[in-house]
Amino acid sequence: MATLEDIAKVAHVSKMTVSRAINHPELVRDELKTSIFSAMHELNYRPNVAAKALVNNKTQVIKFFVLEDIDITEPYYMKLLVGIAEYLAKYQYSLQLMTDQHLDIGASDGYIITGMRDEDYDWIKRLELPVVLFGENRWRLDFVDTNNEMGTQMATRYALEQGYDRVVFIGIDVKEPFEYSRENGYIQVMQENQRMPEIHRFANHSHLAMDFIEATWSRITPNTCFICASDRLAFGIQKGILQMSPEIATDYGVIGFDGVFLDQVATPQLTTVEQPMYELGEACAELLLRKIKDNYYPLEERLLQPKLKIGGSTRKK
Amino acid sequence: MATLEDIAKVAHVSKMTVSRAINHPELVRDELKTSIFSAMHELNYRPNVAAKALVNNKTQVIKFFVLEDIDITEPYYMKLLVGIAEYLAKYQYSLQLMTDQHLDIGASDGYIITGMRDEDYDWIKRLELPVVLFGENRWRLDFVDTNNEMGTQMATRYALEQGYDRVVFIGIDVKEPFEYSRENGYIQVMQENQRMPEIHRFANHSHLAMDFIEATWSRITPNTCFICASDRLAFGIQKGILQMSPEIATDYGVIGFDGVFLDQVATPQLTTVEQPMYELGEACAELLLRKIKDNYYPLEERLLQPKLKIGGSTRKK
DNA sequence: AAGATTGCTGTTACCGCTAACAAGATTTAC
DNA sequence: GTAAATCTTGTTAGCGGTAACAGCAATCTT
Repeated sequence: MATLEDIAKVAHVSKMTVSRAINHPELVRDELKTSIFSAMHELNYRPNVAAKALVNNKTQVIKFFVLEDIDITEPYYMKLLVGIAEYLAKYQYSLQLMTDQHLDIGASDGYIITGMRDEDYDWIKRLELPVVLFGENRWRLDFVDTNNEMGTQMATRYALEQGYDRVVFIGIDVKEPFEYSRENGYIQVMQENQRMPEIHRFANHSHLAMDFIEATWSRITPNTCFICASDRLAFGIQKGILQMSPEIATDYGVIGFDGVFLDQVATPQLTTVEQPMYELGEACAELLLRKIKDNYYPLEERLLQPKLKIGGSTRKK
Repeated sequence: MATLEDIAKVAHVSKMTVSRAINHPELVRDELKTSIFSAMHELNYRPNVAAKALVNNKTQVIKFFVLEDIDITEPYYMKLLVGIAEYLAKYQYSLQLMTDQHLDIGASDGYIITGMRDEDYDWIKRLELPVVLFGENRWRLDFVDTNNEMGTQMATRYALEQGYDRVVFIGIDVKEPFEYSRENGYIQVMQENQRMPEIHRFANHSHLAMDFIEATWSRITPNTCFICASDRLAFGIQKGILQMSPEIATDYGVIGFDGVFLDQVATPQLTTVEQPMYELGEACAELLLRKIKDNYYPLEERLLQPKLKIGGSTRKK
């Protein structure tokens, strides 16, 4: 593998100049830079990450904590992870994935954390390295998330546009900021349109949503659309409705939230608010690397736009 | 952060002796080792991975290639990845996740590859670092996989034990070793029991399996059990049957393969051959690290035992 | 008892890179 | 025209480890 020294010889400069051409190009004459870069290309130079890490007292490693139960959230995080990992790789960072914070062996340059619960705040606030959370939070910690409010706004507006008389929100029964945001988005659009909001909440399990439909079927009038806070709930709602009436696509509507795997498994496929998981991953990584580099941390909250993905669980037109 | 030098001072030896106490303890007097280890404990010593990597001409990075379409396989690989990552972290290795082999920037000490297709053999054989595949293959490359044959044997035996008259195999229409193994397991048990094997194959999409049931329903006698080569197909078979007859649990049976997410989404939950994904991940990592350390590579093929997970898609007793 | 062997520890040099400083050349200031 | 400022490049040292070798005492050979 070519080293700085090798490049230096070919370009007839010292290795320090080569190093500078890479890290502080403004300090090197253009003429030299040209020959240095062509030498680098010729020798297929790849910086030695370990050497760089050693001299900078860094590790070039980022830890990604998944604090939620991985069995339940499996499909959700894979794309996020890919987004994170590919962005990091571009900047010669690699990843350690942790599902249990006590296993915290070895050093890193920063943390990306998802699935944080209230009791995690204690140890997270004590971390001495830059941290980025995936998911809104009430602790004034930097985070990246989907614009949850906008997501349910889009969903609710779409339901109204399709002419559903009654638009009901099926929420997740947790006291988390993301849930409040989703409910808010729904409520806002309902109020803008002088409609009465109607919200029901369940733990995030499809069978609870399904049971709800079956238990209250007599009171569920046709031409109702359910805006759900997750695809999991939407999946249950849809199953319940199909059990009671096969005419879902025309008489009823179901809109989910997430757009990760489950929406495609459903038949018909769910109309859903799709989170840009890959881009969210990239954004987490980008924000974290910036915090590491700048060593100065104004609070940053980044919200990415979701996309309404039309499936067969709502009527067309 | 404490360094070897710090330990050395406290233990009144040279840093070389400390290094030896860690890496070649047989060359150091017990007496010194005791004081060195207690100094290490006292100062909470953690080796500097970058320094070690630099001097050993290693990177302490492993690349994990997912060559299949991540959208489709999302839930499947998450647990595998966790298994890999946590094992690697224990030995101070970190991970780079690649979903596109052309993005191959930066060095590593070895590769774990999954979803390899025939056309990938070309570049994989040219890799100069140790490689472990996840998944059986015909190329004499080291691999780790579930014991696929045993999996369908278990499933087929269970179906016969439950008294199903007719046991049909629904395969994936690909010419891959894992599929042959799964079909073989089924065929073997059928022959042991003097039954005629019956195999149908489809691309791995649930709706194809569902369509098959609907199209051939008149020829599908009650008391039939379907052994499927994936949960995806099993999911489709189940949906098809439910559409035709609500009595699946007593008249029909469906057994899937994978046990990753989809089996739990189905209603009733699928009986399935569960792959030990976490352990498979650990095994991939363990095998690869061993190959890196030993620098000598006898072909190794490691098969882990699957587990039959009983759900509601087969009858009890 | 002298030389050879063994067992254990220390010294040196180096892995590839970069910050800090040194130093020469050129431009600017007055 | 000379001193100071600026621009550009090179030299040195060191990040935290480890291999290779040197050195010395204790033990073994014959």
